[in-house]
Amino acid sequence: MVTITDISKACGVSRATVSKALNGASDVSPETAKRVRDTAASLGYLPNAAARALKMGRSYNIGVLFSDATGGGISHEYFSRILESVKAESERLGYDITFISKDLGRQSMDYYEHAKYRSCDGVVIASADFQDPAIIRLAASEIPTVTLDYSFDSRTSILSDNVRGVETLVRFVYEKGHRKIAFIHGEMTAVTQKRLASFRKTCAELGLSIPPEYIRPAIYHDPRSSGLETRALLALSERPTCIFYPDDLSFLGGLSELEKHGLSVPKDMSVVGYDGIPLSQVLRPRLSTYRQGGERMGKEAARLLVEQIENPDTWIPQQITVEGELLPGSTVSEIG
Amino acid sequence: MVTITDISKACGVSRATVSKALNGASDVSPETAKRVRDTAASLGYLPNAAARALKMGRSYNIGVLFSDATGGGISHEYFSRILESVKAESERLGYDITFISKDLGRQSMDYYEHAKYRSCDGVVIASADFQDPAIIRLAASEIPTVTLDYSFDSRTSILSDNVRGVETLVRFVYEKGHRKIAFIHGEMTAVTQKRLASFRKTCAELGLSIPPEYIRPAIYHDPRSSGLETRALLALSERPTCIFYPDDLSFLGGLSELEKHGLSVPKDMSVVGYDGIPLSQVLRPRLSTYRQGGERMGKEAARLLVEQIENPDTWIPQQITVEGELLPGSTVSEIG
DNA sequence: TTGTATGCGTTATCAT
DNA sequence: ATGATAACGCATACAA
Repeated sequence: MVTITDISKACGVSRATVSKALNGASDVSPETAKRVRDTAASLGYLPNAAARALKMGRSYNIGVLFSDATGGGISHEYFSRILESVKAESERLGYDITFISKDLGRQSMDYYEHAKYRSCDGVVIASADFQDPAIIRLAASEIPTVTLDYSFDSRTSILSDNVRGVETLVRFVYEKGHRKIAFIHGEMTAVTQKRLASFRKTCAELGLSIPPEYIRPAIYHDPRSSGLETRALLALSERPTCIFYPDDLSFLGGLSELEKHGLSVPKDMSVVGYDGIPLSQVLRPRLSTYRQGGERMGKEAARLLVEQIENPDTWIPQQITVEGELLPGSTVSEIG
Repeated sequence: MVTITDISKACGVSRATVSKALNGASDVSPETAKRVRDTAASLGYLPNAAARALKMGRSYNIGVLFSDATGGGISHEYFSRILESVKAESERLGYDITFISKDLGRQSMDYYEHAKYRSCDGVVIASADFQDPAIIRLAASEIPTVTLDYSFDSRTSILSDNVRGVETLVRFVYEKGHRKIAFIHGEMTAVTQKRLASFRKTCAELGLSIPPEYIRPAIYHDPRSSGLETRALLALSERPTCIFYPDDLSFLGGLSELEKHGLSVPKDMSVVGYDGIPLSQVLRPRLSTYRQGGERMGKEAARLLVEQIENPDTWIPQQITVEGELLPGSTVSEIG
């Protein structure tokens, strides 16, 4: 490994001068600076991140927390999209990314400890169970954080506009003539509560009274459970004309159940999804859904986190809401 | 930040002793060891990974390289599954994961330099363009590596059994009576070459002669391109009875094209996919496909990499092939 | 403009 | 069994 000491010897200057030259300090002559840089390059010098972190108390390393509370964090389209864009933006800003988890090896650390152990300059928290004391501890710590889809008091967060998303979808199907709308939702997370509240509120605003049995709990990304709820809806004496699914993937579970009953989409039953994953637009008919702005969310998360890291004292926590967009698709029919 | 110095003061022993006690050295009395450990715990001590890495020349950090050659590395099911299991296994073994990329900030590093800069103890290379000189440099370096789905000479690799996978599928459809089999493949990577060769070989073994126009190039994970090739196949005077798609997602592009022609699957056309992503088994009809052993591949990759890291001199490079499994589904019909 | 000295937190060597 | 000391690679305050 070639170090600044090697360069200093090769150049006949002190290590301090080499360090300065390499970091573009002003108090070093242009000639020596160039000479140092050239020999550094020719020697194949690489700074040592560990040494730098130790000395400066800054690691240029961002922790990413994708807990698998809801099962298989990364592998869900929405989260992998976010991860991808957090990664891209962080790298653009000169930061590396490290996964933060509990239990590293036989050590049992919580998230905060793990982040400290790796001297993460900040952490992006996504896909987490925000009731988990370990998450709360991290978010309440001195480590800069940005949370996705949940906002802790006085902390920075990036929120997908769930309220607007559901409202948009409800109004969309309403305008197509639907009045009997069923809502299958995922586990009761903060996100789910917002979506459900928005559903109820928008329906109320539109003068729709939704019978309680139209609102049904299922599990995100689990086609089976949404299939079962679909079956239950079809068994009602008064069937809905349109079904909201917790997400695009769950819709597929509903679809196969509908087909079993000989119902075709959207002729006999209208449906909408949520997320707008690429798959949804490849299906025929194209799924009517709401595309969350995952890329923008990830990018903003990284941007704000770095800003917070680099300006700790002037930083003002903010909540940014990223709007998505309606993908009209063709799984909602015009009726009555 | 609480350091071993703090502990040494609180305990009235030297820093050296604290270090030994914490690392379970044998030359420290059980009593002191316990006392040190207890005060460490009560003070909330955490080791500093950077200092440790600097001193020991080991970072307990594994680099993961998901270059986006084919576009959006992580976000493809197959790769996110692998990533997830690499992550899980690495953490189990006490290693953290850091993404390796080119161009960190305004610095322009290649992969090797990036890995060095972060003192990665080893690197898992996946989803990469293995012709890229930067990849080749990394794989040829002194840094322990494990590649996925490609094997460099004298290096360790984990291979999905593409040959067997395609052969299994061909024999599967053959036994259902199909003789006119078309093969739409992805970009000409090493993986694709293996699959294509296996297709040709198996067909030959079965005495099938496949006309050249049955073999068509498309793009992985791009339903559109597979849709176009499907259209081309349907335009042939002698249509195939079964179409192989590059992957499960691409099949959807074919499906919509088939539906446009009023053909239904599998009644009028049989199809098979590749990958066995969860989606494929949720669709109706269930897609006939071959499920690659992504989880096992990721787990093995992490395991072998760590083994190699921890036994550098006794290490013998190995190529492990992970078999997948046929998911019969119901998109291949019995014919004549 | 350049160099000297010091310390970041840890582990390893060698005395005691 | 314990401790003093040095060293890992780097950046900085300060002296020259």
